Amino acid sequence: MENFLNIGVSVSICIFCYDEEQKKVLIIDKDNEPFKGGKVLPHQMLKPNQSLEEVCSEILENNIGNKDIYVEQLNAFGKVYRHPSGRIIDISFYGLINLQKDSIKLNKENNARFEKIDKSLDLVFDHDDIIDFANKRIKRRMKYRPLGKNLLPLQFTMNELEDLYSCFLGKQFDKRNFRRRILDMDFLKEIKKVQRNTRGRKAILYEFDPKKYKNYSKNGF
Amino acid sequence: MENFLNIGVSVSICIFCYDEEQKKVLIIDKDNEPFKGGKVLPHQMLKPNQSLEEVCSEILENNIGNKDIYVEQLNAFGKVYRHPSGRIIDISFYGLINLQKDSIKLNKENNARFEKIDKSLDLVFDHDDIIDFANKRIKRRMKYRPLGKNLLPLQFTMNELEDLYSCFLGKQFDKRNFRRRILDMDFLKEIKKVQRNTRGRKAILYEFDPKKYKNYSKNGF
DNA sequence: TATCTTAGTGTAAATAATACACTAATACAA
DNA sequence: TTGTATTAGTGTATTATTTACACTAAGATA
Repeated sequence: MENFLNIGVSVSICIFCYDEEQKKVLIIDKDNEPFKGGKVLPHQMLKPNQSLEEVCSEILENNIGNKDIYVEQLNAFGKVYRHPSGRIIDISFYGLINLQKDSIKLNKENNARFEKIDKSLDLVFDHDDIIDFANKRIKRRMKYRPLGKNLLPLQFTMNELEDLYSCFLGKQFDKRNFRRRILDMDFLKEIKKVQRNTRGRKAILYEFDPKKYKNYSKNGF
Repeated sequence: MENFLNIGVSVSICIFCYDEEQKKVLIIDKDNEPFKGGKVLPHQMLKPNQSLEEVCSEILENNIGNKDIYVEQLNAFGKVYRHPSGRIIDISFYGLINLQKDSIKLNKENNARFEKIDKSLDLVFDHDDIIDFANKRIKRRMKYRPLGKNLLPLQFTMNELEDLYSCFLGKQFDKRNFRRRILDMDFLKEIKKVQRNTRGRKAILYEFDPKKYKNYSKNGF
């Protein structure tokens, strides 16, 4: 009789933010063997009485000091030798945050930090694969669901939204066409205020319309 | 110190086929507790030295007598009490088969059979959720990748392909527009032969162009 | 050879996507 | 105060894609 229980389950999260006009992901330094000192995604072993949601909350709390971040499951990574110390299946998630809105306290113990992902990050385990997977998923998702609520401040300009889309999809948009398309999708509301502390003409500020955003986010366009 | 190993991992597969102009999924009867006699998806515990692909092959071999079926991962289902006998995380997959081409030998021991899924199947565990998830995934996937190679015989008519799409997407197509769109996508090749043993005008037979199909299947349209 | 059955075809209209360049508002410096 | 630099905002024509729609063609059989 095999011992089916000789397998561990870990959960890892790609936490993305949009900062300095760049897509960044939360990386920590590993403080124990194996791969001590290596760069990894925040992750943690699942406890037998813990739901996947609960371990995600714990990971978020431990690394960014805020557990109330919406995450979505990506994929189970299960190569037999992906973890050198034994058989560990990793179930990966991704989440999107805004550094201001979400009151983030980065864990200093493990040097939690956001790194931009335009280069090869060289994480240990198969965590580079997980980030690839997450990036592809987000790109595809952006095409039929709205994006930005979790990444941008409450109020933002159309140009900021366009920059975010450019950055996440890795391509340029035509200003006029972008605006038209976004406004046609009808998940923004124009508020009367206007941007401050900038040079040049002041931009109109927008917010996401919570109901419409939520609906499109769930059911797609 | 928690015992992180007190968790089991199972793998389950939604094996779909297209038979009698209907979408069907492989169901088996459970022959042991818990839920003895209940209807379930084929599934199996993952062994510590076994990859996810290997356990999928085993499940396929054990239930349809053919392990060489392409499967794709769906999702990890991990509610704490989803399995009454302990903590089991289920990693689900789906696969598509053709009853003729793939030389299927259904396991009689567990009453393996294909059931159509237009009604509520009432599976035990959370296997109804898994089928829902699989259906949604396939519907979405069909919009940007070709479908049919695994489900149809080698040679088929345009009407058969249209019926398959209608069935899997749950909507009717306009004949002319469907043909044009499919042919524009350019993954079919017209062969000189013509359908036999039918009333009315004989239909042109098509095959999938293996290279093009594979390419679109991987990279989308 | 008439009739039944299923396969196959083209075009016009509507909608969506793209390409493209100037004017408007404000801050700041001269 | 006026000029200049900076960023925001706008409209239209063209092209491509999607949709709607109804008859003819081929073969089988009575």
